[in-house]
Parts: sequence; C-alpha cells; structure tokens
Amino acid sequence: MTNNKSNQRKPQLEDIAEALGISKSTVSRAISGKGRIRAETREKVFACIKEMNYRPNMIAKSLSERRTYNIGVVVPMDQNEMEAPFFQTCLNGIAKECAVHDYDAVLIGTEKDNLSQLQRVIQNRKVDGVIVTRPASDGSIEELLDSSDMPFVVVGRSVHSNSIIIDSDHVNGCKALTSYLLLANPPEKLGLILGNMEHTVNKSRYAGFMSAFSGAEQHIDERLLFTGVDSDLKFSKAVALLLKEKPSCIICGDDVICMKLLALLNEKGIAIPSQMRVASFYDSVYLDSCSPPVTSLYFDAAKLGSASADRLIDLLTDTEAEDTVSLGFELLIRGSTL
Amino acid sequence: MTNNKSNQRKPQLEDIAEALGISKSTVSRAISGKGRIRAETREKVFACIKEMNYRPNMIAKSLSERRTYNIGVVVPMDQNEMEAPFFQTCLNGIAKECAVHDYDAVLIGTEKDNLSQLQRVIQNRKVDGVIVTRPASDGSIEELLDSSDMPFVVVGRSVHSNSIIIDSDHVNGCKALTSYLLLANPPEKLGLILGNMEHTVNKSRYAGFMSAFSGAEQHIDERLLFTGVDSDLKFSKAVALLLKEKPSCIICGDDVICMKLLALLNEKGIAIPSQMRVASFYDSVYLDSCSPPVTSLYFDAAKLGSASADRLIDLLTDTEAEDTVSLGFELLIRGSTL
DNA sequence: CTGAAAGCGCTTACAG
DNA sequence: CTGAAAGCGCTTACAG
Repeated sequence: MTNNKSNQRKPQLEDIAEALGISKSTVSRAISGKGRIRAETREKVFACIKEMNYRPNMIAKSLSERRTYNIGVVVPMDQNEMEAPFFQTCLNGIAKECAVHDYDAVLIGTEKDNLSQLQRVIQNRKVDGVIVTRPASDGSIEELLDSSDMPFVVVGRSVHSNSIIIDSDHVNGCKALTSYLLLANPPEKLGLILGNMEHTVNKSRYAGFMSAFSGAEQHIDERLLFTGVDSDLKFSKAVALLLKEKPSCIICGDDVICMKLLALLNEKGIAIPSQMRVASFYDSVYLDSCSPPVTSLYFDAAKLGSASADRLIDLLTDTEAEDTVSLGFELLIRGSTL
Repeated sequence: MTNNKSNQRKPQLEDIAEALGISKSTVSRAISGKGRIRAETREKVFACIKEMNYRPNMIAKSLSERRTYNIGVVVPMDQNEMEAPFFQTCLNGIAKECAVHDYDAVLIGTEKDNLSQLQRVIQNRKVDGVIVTRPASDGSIEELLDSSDMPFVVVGRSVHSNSIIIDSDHVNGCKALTSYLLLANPPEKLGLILGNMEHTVNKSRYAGFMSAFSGAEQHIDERLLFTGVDSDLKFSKAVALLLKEKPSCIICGDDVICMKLLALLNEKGIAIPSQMRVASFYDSVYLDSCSPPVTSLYFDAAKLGSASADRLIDLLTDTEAEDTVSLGFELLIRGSTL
C-alpha cells in the first residue's frame, strides 16, 4: 500500500481537456486569457483545474513561450560582512515579489574580476532578465548584460548610462537628517566624515548634506568636513583633526564609519550625547543596539528589492514604467543626538 | 548596421548536426557521453561546438530529461540580522558549487508560518531538489518536502529523522576550545552562558563543553553554568549570578551573547583579558573587530554551502554518499583569552 | 556506431 | 469561439 498522492500522476493539460471533452488548445486559452473564449467554458475549465489540482508545468511553458520565468539576481560574493543584512533583506524582497508574479529568483554570485557565473546563466538562457543588487564600480556587469541583450535593472546608482535604476532617495534623506540636526540643537557645530567619493552614494550624501545649509541659519564650516575616508589610517587622521575643532555633533557617512567613531569616542571617554552628538547616514542593526542607539537614516532594503523585481518584470512584459524609481527614507531620531 | 552578434541566431543542435553532415542524435550523444560513439566523431563534434560557440538550451534539455537543473535554497526571511553573514556566505558557497555542476540555485524565502514560496516552487516543478539552510524548529519544512517526494538536504541539525544532514562538528569544536582554555591558564575557573537548549546546536555545544572536562584536571562547577539564556532578562540574571562566583573566564554560546557580555563588562569597567577572559563558541566579524578581538570557534559557512550543494547533486544523480557529512572547525585564539 | 522518429507538456498561428 | 497540428530544442528507445 502506497500513499494516495504519490502514485497519482500529476495532471496535465490533456487530462483536464479530456475530462471536459474539449481540446488542449481551449484549455490553454482559458488559462492564459489570450484569444477569445466563451465565459462558460472558461469557468468550466477553472472549476476543473481546481478540482484536479492542476498546475502547469512551467518548464514546458518556458520552452514553448521562449521565456524562463526566472530572473537572475547578481549578488557580490566579495562583499563586506557588514553589508550582508542589506543584501539579505533585499533578496527577501526580491523573492517575495517574484513569487507574486510566478517568477523565480536565481542566484548569481559575482566577484570583482570574476563574472563567470553571470556568463554561464546568460549562455544557458536560464533567466529572462537580471537584477544587479550592486554594480561593479567599473560598470562591467552592466556592459556584459547589455552586450548580451539581457534586460536588467540595477539597485543603487550605475556608471552605465541608460540603465534602469532603483534607488533610495539619499539626497533628500541626508538633507532631512542634516536639517533636523541643525534645527534641533542650535547652533549645532556639524562635523562630517564621508567615505570614498568615487561611490555615487557618497556623492549623493554629500549633496544632501550641503543642501541642508542653503535654507539654514548656520553656514558650512569646511574645516569640519572630511571626505574620501576609506581606510583606517585616513579615519584616524580625519578624526584627530576633526576633534580639535570641537564639533558638537558628528555625522558619519555610513554605519561602518560610525562604529569606528563610537569605539574611538568610547576609548577617549567622550560621552554621547552629552559631550558629543553622533548620527549616521546609514542605519544598521548595530547602530540600533548601541547604547545610546544612534540617530540615523533608514532605507527599506526589502522594498528596494521588491521594487526592482517589480520593475524588471514590467520590463519583461513590456509594461510601461519609469526609468528611475526612487524610494523614500525614514529618519530615526534616537538617543545619540538628544 | 547592427552588431555582429545580435543578428546571428544562437546555434542549436541541428545547426551543428548540419554543419557536420550527421544527425542530431549523434551530436546529442557526443555531448552527453551516453551511448557508444566513435571517438573520431565525438572530437569532430566538440571542435564544431567550440567553433560555433554552441551552448545547449537548458530549458529544452530540462523538458525532455524531466529535470530542471535547478535546486531550491530555503532561506529564512525572519532571521535575526546578526545571522545574515552566515546565510550570505552559505549562499555564496551554494551558488559556486551549483555553477560547477551546471545547476542553478533558486531562492525560496520562508517564514515561521508561511511556506507558500516553497509550495509554489514544488508545485511548479521548478527545482530538482532543495537545500534547507535553516530548518524550522518544528520540522515542517522537511515534512512538506518529504510528502512532496522532493529530495532535500539540510544544513545543521534536523528534528526530522532520515534527513541528510550537513553540519559543522560543533561537539568537537566546543570540546577543543574548552580544552584549550582549561590548559592555557590553569586553574581556569570557567563560566558558560548558553542559549535556548531546544536548539540542537546548543545541545551539541553543551556536550562538547562537558566532554572537555573528562580528561582534564579541573572538574565542572555547576554554579558557573547557565543554559537556556535566550532573552535579555535571562541574560542579565545569569550574568549577575555568574559574576558573583568570580570566574576567570566566560565562554559564550554564540556571538550575540558574547556581544552583550562584552558591552556589560565594558560598562562595569572589567578589563579583558586582564580581569576576565572571554571566548565564544561561534565567531562573527563583530568578534574579530572588538578590542581585544575575541577567541572563538570558526566554522566555514561557504564550505557548508558548497558541501550541501554537492551532496544534494550527488543525491539527484544517484551517486553514493554519506547520510551525514560533518565539517571541521578552526580554533581562533585571540586577544581576549591571553 | 548512427539515424529517423517519437516524446517531454506546453503555446499559437491557422483554418473553420 | 474552438480544434487539429506544428513547433519550442532537446533526449532516447528502437531499429539498423
């Protein structure tokens, strides 16, 4: 005696056509909704599908439609471990959105000088399009995609022109956070420590920071601004110089810089927020679980993921949509700036 | 004028058969290596494939072979953000290994009470097998897979019997770390803070810890052992009691517990390692970048991933292999226990 | 060792 | 509105 389910062959189009005494073509049309079909027959078909628990074989569908219902997701394998939560959450958003459209997400791991997984997937025609969760700084991923006629969207900025981009609104976010700080504790003496200025995200952050001053009472003190801080050495130098200027508040370009700053202030016995306020342009769990927790900007990585999947699927189905989609931000005011 | 590549149709089996004046069947056999074929013809075929840059259409191959060359990867969407680096690295290992075997990894996001993505993928027959990177504590994922006749392997322990399991050797790892501590600074007065004992991994850790004492000079002091510490409240209570006993070294069950302990010791002004040594049974970047960095056990998540992909693919191709594969560990002796 | 043909389970012109 | 048939690009008995 074997169990019911396992010796019952999975029903296919033909089975439901037979059960209803109609042709496969008609059943197929009822399901796809393409071509005219009598409402009555359509309903009969749907009822039968439900009863027989029919689910189309996606592979067969793929072959005849010449689309895979898969989208590739390029994820950097050489990422900083601190970035993992972002990608993880982004992937969750992508997977969720794919499921809604009956697509699946195929992982593509890339490294700086190794795009072999991407090449494989393209050559094997296993995906209809690709989401690049982090473009290489030289645009090589987009170029490969482009020259292979593979539709794609990218999360964040891209050096490659004409790419469809899904990004958070860093400029306005950073402007909002900066403005808040300027107004909350006047006259705030604001320091800034930003990372590598070749990264477009840091340019955006800088732009947002600067623009907050245009309407404000205070003017910018250049001596408190440090950009291109992308190594431990540069960080130490920058902080040393910055502290000499006695700022009342320091904004960190990202959570990594912020963690370093917190460690250093702690070492020096500088209390937060009483002796120094601290904020970050990019939130992470680590900032929330600090004591005191750090004021920062929050960007919804899951939404970034689902929006890019959504946009890519629109692209694949020739649905009209914007070339750039910009998502919002949240300002998380926490203990470090009170 | 359009570019060369794009108006050249991708070559297919028939094209290379034609070019060589032989049949598609023969070409197919040359490629697959199934069935007898003259060495000479095989070589001609390979040469031609190379020249025409032929790559088989995997979807067509899938349909006729009734296998998808996809494996599903179940990833928890409701994970703790601290766990992200583990899953990320594990996914990298899986993707890499899949590529080697010309498989692809399809993402399947699951939540505690929502296995809908998994159900979809199973029903759509989009994967040949599944890797469960973290089983639900009630075994529901394995049950669903089992009842759907979907081959699978699980990373870590499983409550589900007869599952194929790929895991790190926590018992021996924890034993090794504990033994090291006992020998390095005798007589070490060892405290232990372990998390939820329903998690099999914590049982293994406990077992490893205990077994280190069997050959050692020191005997276990039960008053220094705290298990089931899975909330902030329980943590505070445990540490308060533990510190009263004046241990010389505290072992933390995982990196989260360790981070909390470090923060608390720091608050209390207890210096590491001079006034208290600290170690962890599970490493993470955060422990490495502490000052001093924390002695801990390192498990290779990427290897865990690639080993599970490898094992699953063996299973799918009826290759013999062990039901349990156990990976090693590394002991990272760092500043916190010197 | 090789080829002609059927088949994998769908979709979609084409004809009615 | 519906059906018969060809086709998607492979694999694999079957026959030779």
